[in-house]
Amino acid sequence: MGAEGHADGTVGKALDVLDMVASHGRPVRFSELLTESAFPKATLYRFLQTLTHQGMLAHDPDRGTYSLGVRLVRLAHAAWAQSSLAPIARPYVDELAEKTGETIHLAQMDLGQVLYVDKRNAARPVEMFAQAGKVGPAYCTGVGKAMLAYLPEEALEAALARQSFHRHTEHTLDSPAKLRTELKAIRARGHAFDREEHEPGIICCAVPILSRAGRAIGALSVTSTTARTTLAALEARAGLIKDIAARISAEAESWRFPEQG
Amino acid sequence: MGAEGHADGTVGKALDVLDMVASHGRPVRFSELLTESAFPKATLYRFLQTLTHQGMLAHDPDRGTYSLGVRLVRLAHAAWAQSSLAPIARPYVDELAEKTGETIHLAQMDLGQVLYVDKRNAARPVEMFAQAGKVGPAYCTGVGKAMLAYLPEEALEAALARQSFHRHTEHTLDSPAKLRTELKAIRARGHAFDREEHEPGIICCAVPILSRAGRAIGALSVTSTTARTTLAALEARAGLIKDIAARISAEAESWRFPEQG
DNA sequence: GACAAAGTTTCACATAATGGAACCAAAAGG
DNA sequence: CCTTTTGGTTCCATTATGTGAAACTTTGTC
Repeated sequence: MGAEGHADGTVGKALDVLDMVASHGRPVRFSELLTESAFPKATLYRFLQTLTHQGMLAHDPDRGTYSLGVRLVRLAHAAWAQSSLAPIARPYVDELAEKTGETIHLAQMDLGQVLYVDKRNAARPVEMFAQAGKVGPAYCTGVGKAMLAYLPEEALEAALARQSFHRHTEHTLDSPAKLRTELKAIRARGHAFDREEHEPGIICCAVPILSRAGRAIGALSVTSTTARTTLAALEARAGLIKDIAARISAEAESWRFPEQG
Repeated sequence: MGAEGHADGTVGKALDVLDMVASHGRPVRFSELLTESAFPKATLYRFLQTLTHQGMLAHDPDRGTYSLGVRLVRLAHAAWAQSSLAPIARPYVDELAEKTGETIHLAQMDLGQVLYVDKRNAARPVEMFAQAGKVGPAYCTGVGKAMLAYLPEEALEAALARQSFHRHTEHTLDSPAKLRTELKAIRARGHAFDREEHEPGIICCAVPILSRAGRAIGALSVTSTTARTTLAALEARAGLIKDIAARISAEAESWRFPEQG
């Protein structure tokens, strides 16, 4: 029975339908949606009509399928532009990618989760958005820990409460206590590691992007594999990453708060 | 009043609120939204609450501002990957840009408006996303007319009703009648022109990207200025543009519907 | 031509949205 | 320190809106 949870209000239900379509990753038939949703026929039908009429979904009358609509694409651009760090940081991220030749992640914190807002892949030189936009856990990723380390106590508390502490690998820090110890170490040295805590073989070195007030407004990381490099070699890059992060920070500060003394 | 139009249903209204927040491009205060929306205080407030609770918006309690939320970013990401021509068309657009050396636009139709999903600028070689995402009128742009020309009658009707027919320049087609005549000519020759109809000095040649069923799923255009070239010279490129458009179409078709006979 | 499956419309009913007004908190101003 | 204003949140009677079983219309199948 509805593993989901709280779907209160008409708007909430409509958004659930949207999510359902999105989760398929391809055009879906009405009947497919009907079988997997708890909504009665007519209700589901009306939601699909409304969402289509609103441009959030697109209906292909020939094939009788629904897919995500252009209005969402437009919102995608707005969201991208508004997640402020990405457009500002772009040239700096490019620079870091070029200098290291490794995979770069730019992330922001949202409700205890990590939101990747930009990415440069080592293999495929310029790919984007298709990669960005993903969300991930904070407690077991480099960027996540880097940002958690600079959260004010109250916000940290809230964020920790939202972590699953699922043990992805044998190195995963699987309790708030262990994580807090690690966060202290991160603050001491100014950068965070991912020691195969999320995926085996994947390591990274991450640095927070701090506002003037000392809050983490994002994080930047260089990722690689144990097959190709070592944690020590990645740490050698920490200075460079911090430098780039500082420049992004300065740029962001002047952009977001042009008027100040 | 309310220049907008038909905002039917609760869901539609909520989405309008979403759009409103998105359109600001920065975190917005409740009161700002209140002044520019027609909704009464309590109603607007409830929508904001709902959308925030649903993760479509994020509320910053310190500053008391609303911005786009993670769920939206996730949906937007999916929409970009699934429903936008941009990722599929990218290599072909690159090719066209290189071969022509002119500004290229890739657009899709969004409720009677043109949504630019990718762009290559003649001057600055690789700029993107920041530029893309803009919306423009359909009745006075090359890509817009190219797509309108291949809309089924019913959809065309709806789209025409949404055009302002504002006379941007002396060449603007400023009535549905004139536009319909033009659309017929476009269908006859397979490509559309922008004869300085939107901005003086700006001309373009645009081609629709058609699905197998003959529907316009997007449009592709080469833009230049009267200072640098002529309409005739642009038309000489029509064959090339059509070729590229056909290849994008084929790619899109096979991508969206992998299983078919 | 009969049968089934998928999709669309209807309509009596109840839930859920509505918005004016009251309320609260925190600045501004005297 | 007390008043006023501005910005934000909660109440609650009213009614518009959403609801979903069932009937109906395609469209496809044997």
